[in-house]
Order: sequence, then structure tokens, then C-alpha cells
Amino acid sequence: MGYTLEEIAEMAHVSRSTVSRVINGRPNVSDDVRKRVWKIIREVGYQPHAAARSLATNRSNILALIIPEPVTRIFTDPFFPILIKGVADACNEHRYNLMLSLFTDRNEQEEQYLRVLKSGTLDGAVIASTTLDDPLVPRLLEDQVSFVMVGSYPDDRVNYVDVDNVHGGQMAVEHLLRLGYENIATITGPMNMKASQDRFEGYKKALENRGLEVNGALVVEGDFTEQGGYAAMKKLLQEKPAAVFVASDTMAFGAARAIRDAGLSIPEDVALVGFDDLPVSSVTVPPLTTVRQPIERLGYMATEVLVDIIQGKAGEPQRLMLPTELVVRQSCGGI
Amino acid sequence: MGYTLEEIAEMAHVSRSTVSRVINGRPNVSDDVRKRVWKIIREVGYQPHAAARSLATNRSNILALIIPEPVTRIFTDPFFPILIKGVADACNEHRYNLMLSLFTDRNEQEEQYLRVLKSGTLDGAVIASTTLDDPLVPRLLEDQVSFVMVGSYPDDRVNYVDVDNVHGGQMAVEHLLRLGYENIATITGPMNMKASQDRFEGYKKALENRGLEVNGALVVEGDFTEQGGYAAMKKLLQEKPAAVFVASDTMAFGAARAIRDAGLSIPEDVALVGFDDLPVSSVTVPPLTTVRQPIERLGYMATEVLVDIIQGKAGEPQRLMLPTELVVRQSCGGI
DNA sequence: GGCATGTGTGGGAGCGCTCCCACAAAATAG
DNA sequence: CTATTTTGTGGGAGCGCTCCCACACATGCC
Repeated sequence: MGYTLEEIAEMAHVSRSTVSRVINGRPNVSDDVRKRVWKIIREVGYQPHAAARSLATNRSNILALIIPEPVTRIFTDPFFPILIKGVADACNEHRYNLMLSLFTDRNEQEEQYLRVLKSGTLDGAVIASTTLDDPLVPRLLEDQVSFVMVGSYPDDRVNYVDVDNVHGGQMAVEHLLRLGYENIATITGPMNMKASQDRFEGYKKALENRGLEVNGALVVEGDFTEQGGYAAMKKLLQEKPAAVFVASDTMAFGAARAIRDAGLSIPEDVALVGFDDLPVSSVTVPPLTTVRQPIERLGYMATEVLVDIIQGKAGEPQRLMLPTELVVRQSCGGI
Repeated sequence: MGYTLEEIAEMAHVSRSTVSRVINGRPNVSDDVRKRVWKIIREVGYQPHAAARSLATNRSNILALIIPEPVTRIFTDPFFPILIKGVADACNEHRYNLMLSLFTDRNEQEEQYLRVLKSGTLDGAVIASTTLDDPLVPRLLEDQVSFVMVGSYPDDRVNYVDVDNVHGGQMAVEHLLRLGYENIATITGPMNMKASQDRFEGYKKALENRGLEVNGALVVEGDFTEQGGYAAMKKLLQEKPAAVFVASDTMAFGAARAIRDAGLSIPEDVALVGFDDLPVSSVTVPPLTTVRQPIERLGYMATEVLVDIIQGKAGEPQRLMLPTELVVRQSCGGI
């Protein structure tokens, strides 16, 4: 495909080295030579061969977004395209190519790990939120891959960008308390995910600050899917909670469905607060009160941090915490 | 990073060439040598350097999924993660790496095109549905990039995988006619997209088969977003249609919202049929009657076809049409 | 036996870059 | 005006593979 450095050099009556210097913006090239070479490069649409460059420099200009196997189940959650958008934008901005790895099939995972991470294809990786027991992270550390996680991770060496889940959960529940709701339930995410733990932590904190006790019967674990939210709510309805803090909007939609199926209405019979603020959450019936997290920015910043690390502009570990924000709509009543 | 062929060769007391033959499954290696070499490769976790291989073979084992600029607006539609899943699965199966290119910023597009498509990084590309006036496709043809489109394209040389949009639209409208609805409206997709044209074609066909005329006032163009569906429905409501065929589920959600906002109910006042059968469509209120298209399979098959073409197992052009299926739920009434 | 054919193995060349060093010419210093 | 540094340029080596050819040796056939 296309021209080689040598050919461009010949056309411009200079050497390979000079063309290389021009392309890489190195000094020690006279202005007229530089212009002449650029002119030819643009005319013929020359683009350096990525593999050759990669072989010589040992850098590929490729970043990966890795979505680990335990998380691919919920890949269809609108969370991910938004995250991808953020990552993709940052990649474009820094002229990196983006590789997307869904670690789906457990059997193929070893092969996939080697292919993606040990073949020198990558300069670094953004890891979308993972479960705490996923063997991926320890392995990345061992193999000294540069990576940044979306979502915090309890290891000193790990770089991450996260939102303040604890505070988010706390705000949500405090709002419900302020509105006068008494027995407030929660549907958590899978408890082997840090985000789920943190949001639940916020729930507990809000109750405890009011001198209230956490009632185990009002805590049900979900799985971040609509169906999971539905099932969890069904179980919760036996306890007749006045309000529910649901750890993701998608689960909140399921919970809302369960509430309606039981012939109850939102927020009159059960008030609902979600977490995420997905685009659809403002147009559901009723519009969902929720904790907004800047998903796109999360992906963008994770990538920025990764690039800084790769280019040696930042030390490790890097930690970044983005704020959450309560968005009050009709599903929690009181307005 | 890691070992080189030469080092593995030394450890196994054979030559570079022999190790290469073993790795690539070439003949003319004795069984015991083959075993010995594999043992060492596995022990040290050797993985050939992708760039070196790519440079020598002129193939990268990377496929791209390209989402052109005019389409990125609707990238958050749940359609895309499902499509991506299909593409990613097929890539994994064939041991290709997947590169994701969102052509977002128009200004950066030239740079991005060169970087992604002219640097030899790719073996081929899957192009997610594009508008008919997008300059990308002609350029890919000119540059002789191997590519397969998701969604048909009116050019003899283009490979594509599509669903039978015409038939799908026709089924939807025929169902409404069968239920006795008279003035049936439609919200189309952007008319510079082939899928929109085809679904509208199906709408027309169904009416014409019944000897009915298409009433221009009952046809409103949408843009495949929820907000677009809302706006389109708002306009349509002035014409008091009994039923509406909406060209995507996401727009149908917007339309439903507009109907509710007008104090009307579904399907009693307005019947609704969508297109896509997104996972959420079965759990909306009321559940949405829609035309199911096999989105994941669309991505999977496009990738399969691409791989066949790259590996010379299939001639060009390749065309594949996947069936659509009417899924009847409550939003259209009559059951 | 002689010659063709097949099998297993090793080594050179080359893929298209970057990086380093050599070197001429120009600029500066003493 | 010579010695030293700076600037601009060219060419060799090497990144880690694959592919081709050379070659030793085993096997087949008449």
C-alpha cells in the first residue's frame, strides 16, 4: 500500500533521513527542504507504514479499551457507548488509534490476553470497570502494562479515574430523607464491584447520619440489568418500602416496571432514585430522579491520564475523582 | 517486551526458521522438534511481535469498525453496542483485533482517515450504516480498502450485509391495516440513509397493495433519536393518525412520550409500531410492537464476510440479506 | 547403482521505518 | 585566519519477523 519513505526521498531529491526528520518534526532541516518535502507528502498522500514505525520505535500509537468478561453481560447498558465516546474522542485528539477488546468468552481469554496485551500491539489500556475478583488487573500489573481503570480499585499501584460514588449515593438517600421518607430501601449493584460497594456505602452513611439503622431486609443485590432491577424490586415490595435508591438507572427502569406491575404508582406509593442519569432517564414516566455521573468525561479523562503516563508526563499512581450531582425529577415525589 | 523468535530458537536448540514454522503451523518440522518448541513457547509465554510480523507479511490482523461522522450523533442508540458485540465476537473467533473508529470531528477527519486507513494498520473494515452522501465510501473504493457495510449501498462494487428493511416496513404496516386502522402515519429515519428509504418503501408498498394512497401529511422525517421521534409525533398529532409506523424503536419511545404528553393513550388513541426490537422494547409501557432485526448477527455476519474476503475465500461483491420479523406486543392494539 | 523426489533444517535478505554516527559546509570564537 | 562549534544532510545498522533458497539426508523408482 502506497509509498515508502525512500520513494518520497527520491522524489524530493533528499535522503530517507531527511524525510523522516520532516515527518517527525525534528530540527536540523532547512526551511525550503522542509517545505518541498511536505508538498510532496501531501501531493501523493503519503502515510508512514505503522508497523515499520512501530517496529523501529517500539511504540504502536494504539490504546485499548478493555471490557472484562464479567462486565460484558451488561455491555448493552447505554453506559458503555457513552464511555466509548469519551475514550474515542480523547484518542482522536492525541492521535492514538483505539482498539476495543471485549473479553467475552472465558475459554478464549488466555489466547485473547496474549494476542492483545503481549504482542506489543498496545501502548496502554483503559480498563472499563471490573469486578474485584477479576484476575485481569493483577496480571496487567505483573506484566507491567500501562493502564488506567475506570472506577477505583483497591491497590496502590493502580491508576484510576472514578466518580464519587459514596457521595452520590449519600446525596440520593439524603434527598429521600429530606422529603420525609422513612423506610428507604436500596437495590445495589453486584457487590463484587467497587462502584456497587461505594454507592451502598453512601446509602448507609446517609441513614447513619440520621441515626437510622440499616435494615437488611431493605437491601437487595441487583446486577445492573433491567431484569435484575425488576426481580430485586419484586422482592423488595414485600417489605413495602416508601422509597428506593437504585444503584443504576437501568435497574431503576426494571424496578419501576415491577412497581407498576404490582398496581402501584411512582412516586405516590414508592419513590425512586436512580444512578447514572442516562439520556433516557429524563424522558421516562415519571422522569427519573437520579445521580448524574459524567460518563463521557470519565472515559475521556481516563484516556488523558493514560496518555500522560505513557508519554512520561505523569508519575504513577494517578487518581482522579470526578464529582456526582443529584438531578431531581418527578420519580421521588415532593416537587 | 518479552522474547524474540531468535531467543526461543536458541532455547530449543533449533533455528529461527524452525520456530517460525512451528508457530505458523507449517509442515516440514519433525514431531519431536515441534513439541519441544511448543513447550518452550508456552513456558515462557512467548508471543510474536505484532509489528514485526505485520511488517514482514504486510498483514496486521486488525479489522476496524468504522462509524462515520454523520452517524455518530446517534451512537448512543442501543443499536450500536449490540452491533459492536457482534463484530467483536466474530473478530475474536477469527483471532483478529478490533479497532474502533468513530469519525466524529469533521476537522480531524482527513488526518484520521490517513492515520487509520492509509498506514497499513488495517486488513479491512466494517462500515456501520452511513448516509448516502457520505464521501467515505467512494474514497474507500478508490483506495481499494477491503470493506463490508452494515446496510446496503447503491454501488455494484460494495459488499454489504443488510436486513430486509422493505419487507420489515411492509409487514409492520400490513399488520396495522389488518387490525383495521385507516389513516396510518409514519415517522421515517433521515432520508439520506438507505435504511430509512427502504423502510418507507415498505410503508408505501403495504398501502399501495391495499389500493390506498400515501398521504404526504402523514409522513414526517425523523432522525433516529428519541427527541426526533417526539418532535415528529407532535407534528403528526395534528393530523390525528390512528396508527403510526415509526422507523426505529428509539424514535418510537419519543413518539410515545409525545402521545402521552397530549393526553392520549397507546394503543387506544394512537397505535404504534417500531423497528429494531431493542431489548428495552419488550418492557416499555405498553410493550412495543416492532420489527425485529438481528442486530448482533448483522455485525457478526458483516465481519465474517469481511474475513472471507480478506482471506480470499470469497469473491466480491458479497451481499447478504438477513430476515426481519414482526414482534406483536400491546402498542398496536388488537390483542 | 544412479537419479529424481521428498523431508527436515538453517541462514540470508528484506519488509519500512528510526536512530546513530559520519561528514561537509557554514557560522562563530579566539 | 585557524580552531571550534553548529547546522544540514546522508547512509548504515537494526527493530523481529517471514519467505526463499541452500543443503544434508532419507526415500522412492527403474
